[in-house]
Amino acid sequence: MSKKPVQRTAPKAQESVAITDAEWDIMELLWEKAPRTSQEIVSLLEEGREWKRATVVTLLARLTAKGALNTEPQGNRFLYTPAVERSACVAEETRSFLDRMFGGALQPLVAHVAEHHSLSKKDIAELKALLDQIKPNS
Amino acid sequence: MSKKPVQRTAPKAQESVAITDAEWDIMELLWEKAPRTSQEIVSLLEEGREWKRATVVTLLARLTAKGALNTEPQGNRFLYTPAVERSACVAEETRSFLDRMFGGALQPLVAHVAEHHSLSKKDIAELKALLDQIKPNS
DNA sequence: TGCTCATGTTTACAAGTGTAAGCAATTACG
DNA sequence: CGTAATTGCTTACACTTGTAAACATGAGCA
Repeated sequence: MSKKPVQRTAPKAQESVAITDAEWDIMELLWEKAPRTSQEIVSLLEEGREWKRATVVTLLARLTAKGALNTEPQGNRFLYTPAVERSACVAEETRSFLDRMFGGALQPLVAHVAEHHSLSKKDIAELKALLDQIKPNS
Repeated sequence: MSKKPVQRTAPKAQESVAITDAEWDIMELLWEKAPRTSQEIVSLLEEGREWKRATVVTLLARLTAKGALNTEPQGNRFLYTPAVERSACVAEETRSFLDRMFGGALQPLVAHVAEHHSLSKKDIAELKALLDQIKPNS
């Protein structure tokens, strides 16, 4: 009885997966360009992060298992593709960060950054320009 | 040989302690008002978070051990006080969040929030007013 | 067809975290 | 003064996360 690469894609989750720090590095690569083979990802990360192949592969498996990646069998290997959008993940992280740190509002964060991380004149100008372009929702 | 409550305050760390999610809840209470006894904190959190006394006490101990809290013995109990400022912790979290999600810059975050979480006309006005008050550093 | 290489799977393991029971000692109360 | 209640300390345990070795199997080449 032969055994093709097993499709282990998650239960079905597609919305809002929790991505850990290490996993994030892999997702970034795939958000930037997909699909990719594990080989590509491994070689990119063996340098940048000094991870062993096994480490990268484990993370790919975990991401697939939790539904953050889709895999398409190709011979005995997979092509990996993000199953969640970067902006959705960022939105989730942002939401929880704002809630926890600043009661969910943006203003206090901006005030905080201005005070503690400092903004240049140029930053301020850019932000103002940005605000002018935003169309108010709600 | 009698045994007074042991002073287990951290090595000396005072700057930049990593505070976990659960611990954060305790710190909030102490940043809001300090010093407090464990009793106070326990009763506040038994409701809000449905934590058992033991849980709260463990977290207090961990926070003390890592230098996030100072303790002042009082009979057989302690008075707990934050050893780190909230704004310093927030600053650290903010820095790492901005780095990871938005390359360290504020503008993309604001843009993101505008798009994904939406801002009211009033929010935008407030932000503009805020920017006008900021004195550019650097 | 046999062997080596690449690739995914299983197992591992330490540190960190959430959550808490149980013990010891001290204080408070009858 | 003796007993109950309070409070901190020790220990525990499962789950997550970072990091990876060992293993099995299919693919490609000799």
